[in-house]
Amino acid sequence: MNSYLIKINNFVENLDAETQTELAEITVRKQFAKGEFLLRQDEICRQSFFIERGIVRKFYLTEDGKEITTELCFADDLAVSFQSYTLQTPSLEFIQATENTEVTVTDYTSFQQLKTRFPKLLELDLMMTEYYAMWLEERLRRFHTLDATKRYQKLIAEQPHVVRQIQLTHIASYLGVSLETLSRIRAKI
Amino acid sequence: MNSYLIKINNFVENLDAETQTELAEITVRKQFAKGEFLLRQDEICRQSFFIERGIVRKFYLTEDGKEITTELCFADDLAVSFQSYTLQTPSLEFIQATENTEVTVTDYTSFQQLKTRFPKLLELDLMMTEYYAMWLEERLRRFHTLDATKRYQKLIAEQPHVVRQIQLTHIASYLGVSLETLSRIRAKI
DNA sequence: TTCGAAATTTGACCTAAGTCAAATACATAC
DNA sequence: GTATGTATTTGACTTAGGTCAAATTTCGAA
Repeated sequence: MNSYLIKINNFVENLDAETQTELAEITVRKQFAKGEFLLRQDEICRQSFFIERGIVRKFYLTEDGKEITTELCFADDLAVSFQSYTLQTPSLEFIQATENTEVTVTDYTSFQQLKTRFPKLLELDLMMTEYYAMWLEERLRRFHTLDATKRYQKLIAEQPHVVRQIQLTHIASYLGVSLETLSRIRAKI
Repeated sequence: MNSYLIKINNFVENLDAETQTELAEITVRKQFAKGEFLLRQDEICRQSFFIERGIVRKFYLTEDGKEITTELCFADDLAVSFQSYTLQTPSLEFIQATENTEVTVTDYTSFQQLKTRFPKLLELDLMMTEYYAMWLEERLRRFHTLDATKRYQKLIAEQPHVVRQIQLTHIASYLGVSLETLSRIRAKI
């Protein structure tokens, strides 16, 4: 499934010049300092953020104010509040830079319009959405088949940088365990 | 988010005649008796199944042979093993009719080809994939924010027919609880 | 309609992970 | 370097939900 990302990258690189030019025209570089929000709850996600450098975290708040991290995005990842972006409705999630971060911002409306003129972009959008859906399926499967320890082990095996660069609190909520339990898992291994 | 389904239906109904005709040509009606498999693990999902009548269940097996139900599909739902369909790789999931079921089968390859000729179908594919991704997000969120009782209550509130038509074992694994716990939840309410 | 198998419920007990509270360890600013 | 706030660890205890086993209930086929 990860090879699908490679396919997507190839696809982007092989876009014809005109499409690439037009695409470049609706994007803009932007910086976010550590701690800054790219998007807050209740705002509409009117842009997508392609991470060039840095780290970004998606999370939402439970009724009792606990933060649940839904995704950790690094260089080359695309960060959006998916439901908010797709439906153009208020976001349930926050998107926050956990490091100084540089992103390429693409405007939702401009991209929608561009897709009508360049079906290749429609295809691209589909591929990215497919990738996200498969990623979600995998995440769901892990919650059902792995206990807390194994989820953590898989994470460090696949993304060792996460553990080095992300706060334990955020890793814990990303893995669906309490901070204390995660700490004990680490002590044990 | 549910209104998105309505949008998708409208979209299909408003497809131009040619697209509709061509689409009809690559589909075929099929019946499955209760208990029959539309797809088995390790097979490649080379068709999508639009449920006309009946019920279909997607599930996979854990290491220790336990069934995990991932989705319950009723009339007007589309059933595919998403990862297998998208990547055309062996499926991790089974798709099984839990009632006598009638489906409209669409061939993967034919649909891929049709999409290149009719960008409207590309758009349709995108919308359906977006819907599925949002559905997965919602499912994931519920596991993180609701306890077993509340997940069950939400299910009966939203899809009361599920409880009437689906075996408790399947509902339990769909909700991520043991059969016994679900039975106790029902006794309690 | 009755038998046997499958589905569901109930009971007793167990365990992974959560909660609350306190103790360290780590940063960062001064 | 030292203070102060933040992150992490450790300890004691609780709990939601799991497991295993047995008792019912339901249902389909003969």
